Amino acid sequence: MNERYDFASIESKWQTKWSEEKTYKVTEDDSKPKYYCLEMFPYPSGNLHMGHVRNYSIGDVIARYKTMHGYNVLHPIGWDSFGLPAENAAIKHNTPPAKWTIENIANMNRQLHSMGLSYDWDREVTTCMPDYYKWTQWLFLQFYNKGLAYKKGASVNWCPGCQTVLANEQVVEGQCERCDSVVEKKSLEQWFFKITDYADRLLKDLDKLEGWPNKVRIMQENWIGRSEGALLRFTVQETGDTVEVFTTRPDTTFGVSYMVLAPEHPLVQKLVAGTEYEADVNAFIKEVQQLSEVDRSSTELEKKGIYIGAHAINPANGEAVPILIGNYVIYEYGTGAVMGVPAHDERDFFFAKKYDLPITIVVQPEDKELRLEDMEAAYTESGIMVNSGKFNGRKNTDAKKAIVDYLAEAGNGELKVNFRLRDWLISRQRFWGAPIPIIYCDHCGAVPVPEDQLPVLLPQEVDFKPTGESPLKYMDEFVNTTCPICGKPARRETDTMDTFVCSSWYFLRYTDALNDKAPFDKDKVDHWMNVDQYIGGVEHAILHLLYARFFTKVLYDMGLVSVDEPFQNLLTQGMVLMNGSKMSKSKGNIVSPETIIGKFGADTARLFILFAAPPERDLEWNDSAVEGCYRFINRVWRLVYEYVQNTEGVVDYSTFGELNSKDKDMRRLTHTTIKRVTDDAGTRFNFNTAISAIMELVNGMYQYKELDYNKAVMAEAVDTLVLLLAPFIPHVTEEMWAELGHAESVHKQQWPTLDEKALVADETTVVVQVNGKMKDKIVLPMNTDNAEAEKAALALPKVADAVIGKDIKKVIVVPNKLINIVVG
RNA sequence: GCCGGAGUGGCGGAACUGGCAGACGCACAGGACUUAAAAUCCUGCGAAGCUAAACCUUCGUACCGGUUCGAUUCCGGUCUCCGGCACCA
Repeated sequence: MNERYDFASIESKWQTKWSEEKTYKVTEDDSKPKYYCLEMFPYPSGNLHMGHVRNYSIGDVIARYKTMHGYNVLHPIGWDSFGLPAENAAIKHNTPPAKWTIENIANMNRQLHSMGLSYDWDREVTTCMPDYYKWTQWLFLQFYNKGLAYKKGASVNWCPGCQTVLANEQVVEGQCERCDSVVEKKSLEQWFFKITDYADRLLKDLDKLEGWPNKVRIMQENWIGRSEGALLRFTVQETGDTVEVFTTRPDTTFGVSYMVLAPEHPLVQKLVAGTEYEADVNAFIKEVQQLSEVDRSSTELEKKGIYIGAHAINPANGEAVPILIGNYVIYEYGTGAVMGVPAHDERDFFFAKKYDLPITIVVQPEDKELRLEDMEAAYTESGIMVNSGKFNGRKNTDAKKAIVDYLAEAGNGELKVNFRLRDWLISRQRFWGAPIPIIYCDHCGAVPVPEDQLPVLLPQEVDFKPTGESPLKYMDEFVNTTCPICGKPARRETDTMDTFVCSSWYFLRYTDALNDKAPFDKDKVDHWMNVDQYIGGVEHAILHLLYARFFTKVLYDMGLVSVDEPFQNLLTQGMVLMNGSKMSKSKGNIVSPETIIGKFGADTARLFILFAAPPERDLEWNDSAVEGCYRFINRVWRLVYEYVQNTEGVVDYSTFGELNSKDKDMRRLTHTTIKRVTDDAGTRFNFNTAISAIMELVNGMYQYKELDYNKAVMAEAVDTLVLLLAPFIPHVTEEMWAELGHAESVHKQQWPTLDEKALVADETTVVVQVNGKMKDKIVLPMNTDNAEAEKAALALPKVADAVIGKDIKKVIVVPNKLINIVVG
C-alpha cells in the first residue's frame, strides 16, 4: 500500500475498472427486492455545475447504500437534450444543434464518470435521439387518439425573446422563466394536452404522496387551485343572451347589484355593437389591452370599469342589474364574468363605492346589526340571511347548497368545482424538439402520422436564419409530404413539442431503454416502477413533477403501466451557494467541479457536499471546509496504511475472547457508529451527521491504536470504517478494501451488521440536576435502581451544597440518564 | 391578503421521543516536531463575572408569555427572513 493518498491514480484506476467490468449493470432479479433510485436527468449545457454534483452525490450514496443492504438497485442516467440553448448556440456559432448537443453530452459524460457514480450506463437515455423521440411521438398519438391532445386557437403566452409560446407554468410573474422577457398575449392556433381532465385526480392523489415534502404537495395544490362554488346563469334583459358566472358565494346571490365581464368576453362586442356605448367601451378595452400582463394582474392596479348599456336578470329574484366590463376580470379564469355583491366581498365593495353602484345586505352577523350607512368595508363572515326571499332566517353557510338547488330547478345554476389549472400548451415554434406527428391535408384535415411511419425525423442539415423562426417552416423537404389517408399532397406540422413532454416519461424508458418495438415492455416497467426515491431541485416542484404525474396517470388509464403515481419518495435538494447567492456565470461566483476534482479528487468533492449541510437545505460553498474533508480522507488513509503495515493478512474477528474495558469501549464505538450511520444515511438522509459519526469513529480509533490494542477489535473497526464510508467516497474505499486483502469490490459487500450486545455498557454517566439545573455528573453501574441512584446523587458534595437547608420535595429519576432533585 | 418553512457560537451545522445546548467540521489562538516551512500531533475556543491560578457563579437557542421537576424541543402571541399562490370571482 502506498503511504501517500494518491487520489488521481486511485480514482482513474477504479473508474476504468468499473466501466470495463460493468460493475453497476443491473437486470431484473426476483431473488432480491428492487429499488429504483433516480436523480433528475441533466440538460447537456456543456459542463457539470455544483448543483449537479450535489444532486448526483446524494443519489449515488442512496443507490450504493441500498445495494449494500441487499437491494437490486436500478440507478440510471440520461440527457434531457432537446431545448432552446442548443438552438441559440446554433444561431450564434452556426453549429447544428445536434452537433453542439452531442459534444456537450460527451463532455458531461466524461465529467460524470470522473465523479465515480454507480450508474448503469447501458440504460443511458438521450431524448433528442430518434430512438427516444420516436416514442415521445408515439405517446403523443396515444394522447391524440384519446382526445387528450387537441389543437385550438387561444390567447397564449408569447415570449418575444425565445420567439415561441410558453406554457402557463413557464411564465413567472409575467416573465419568461428562461430569458425573463416580458411575456405577451397572442392569439394563435396551438396544441394542448388536456391536463385539466386530470385536475381532480392530480389534486386528490397528492394525499398518497406521503414520501414527498409537504411543501411540494402544497405548491402543487396551490397551482391546481381547486375552488368549490356554483355556476349561475343570468339572462341579458336586452337580448336574451345567457351569461354564466362562477361564484364561491352562491348564498349571496340575492345581493347581486351588478355584473362585470372581462373586456375580452365575446358577449361584450355583441351587446355594444351599434349602441351609444360602443365608442367608449372600445376605448376602455384598448386601454386595458395596452397594459402588460404584469401590470394587468397586479393587485396594485386601480380597479376600473365601464357600463356597457345592458342589464342582467338575477335568477334568484328577477331583478335587473347593470352590466359593466372591468380591467380586473380575467377572461381565462372561471367564466370570465363575475357577479358583484358589494356588501359581502371586499373588492366588490370598493368597486361599488367608486362607481356608486347599489349595495344590498343579504347576510347579517349574529351578534350585531349591519347598517348600510355605516358600512366601511364588506362583511365577509358568516351570518343569517336577509333580503333573500324564502331563504331569510337561515344560516348562510347552510343555505349555499339549498340556494343552488333552487336555482337549478329553473335551469339557472348548478354546483361546480373550478380549477385554476389550465390545459398544458405543448407546441413550440422551434426547431430543436420532437416534431409533432401530424399532417395537414386540404381534404382530410389534421391527420395523425401512422405509427409505422414514426419517427418523424428532424432534418440534420439545418440553415438557421436570424429571424428567430423555426427553420423547419422553410424546409420544403420536411414540410411537403402526402396525406396518409387520401395520398394527396399535404403539409407536416412544423411545431415541435415542449421539452417537458420528453421529460415526462424518461423514467419509464430507463426500465427498458433499448426496446425498439415499444416505448417500454409492460413487464419491465411493472418490475421497476415506482421510482422509490427521486432526487432533484425544488424548482421542478410544479412543472416537471406535475407533468410527469399527469403522464403516469394517462398511461395508467391506457393500461401501459400499473402505477398511477410515478415517484414514491421525493427529496428536494437545496441550492449550492457562494457568498450567499446561487452560483451563476453572471454573478461570477462559480466554482467548477472539474477544478475541485482535479485538485482534491472526486471523493473529497462528494464528501464535502454531503457533509456541509443536510440535503434539503441550501449549502454555502467553503474552500477551506473542502480542504478539511480532504484532510479527513488522508487521516483515514494513514490509519488504514498503518494498520496494513502492522498486520499480516486478513484478521478473523468472528470471535474476540477476553476483552478489557478499553477494547469493549472500542467495540461499542464501532457499533454505535454502525447504528448512527445506518439511521442517519438510510432513513433520514442526513448524510452530514452520518459523516460526523464516522469522523468520531476515526478519532476514537486514533486513540485506541496508541494503546495495547486487541487485533481482532481493531480489524473489525477498520473493516467497518471502510464499509461505512464506501457509499460516500467510493474510490478510496475500494482501494483500501483491496489493500486490506479482500478480493471482491467493497461496493458488493453487505452493510456491517450491528451487534446489539456490543452496545451495552457496564456503567453510564448520569446527570444530576437540582431544580432542573445541572449540578454534577455521576458514573453509576448500568440499571442502578432508583433509590440507590438517588442516594448516590445526594451524596455528591456539589449536590449536597445545593440542597442543604432545603426541603426535598421530590426526586425524579430517569434510569441511566438523569436525576433531578426538586427542593423548595 | 391566503398558505407553508426557518431563525442556535466568528462560520457550516448537531441535539431523532421534553432530559448535559453547541456533537462533527471550518476559522482562529497557543504549543510539540522541524535549521525552516508544509504536513502531522496536542491544547484552548458562546458571553459576562469572580480569581494569582484553578474552581466556581450567572446569563444564553429571534422576542414576550405559558405549561412542566425540567423547554432549542410543546402551547399562545410578536418580529424578521425565505418560498408558493393571488384583483381567482
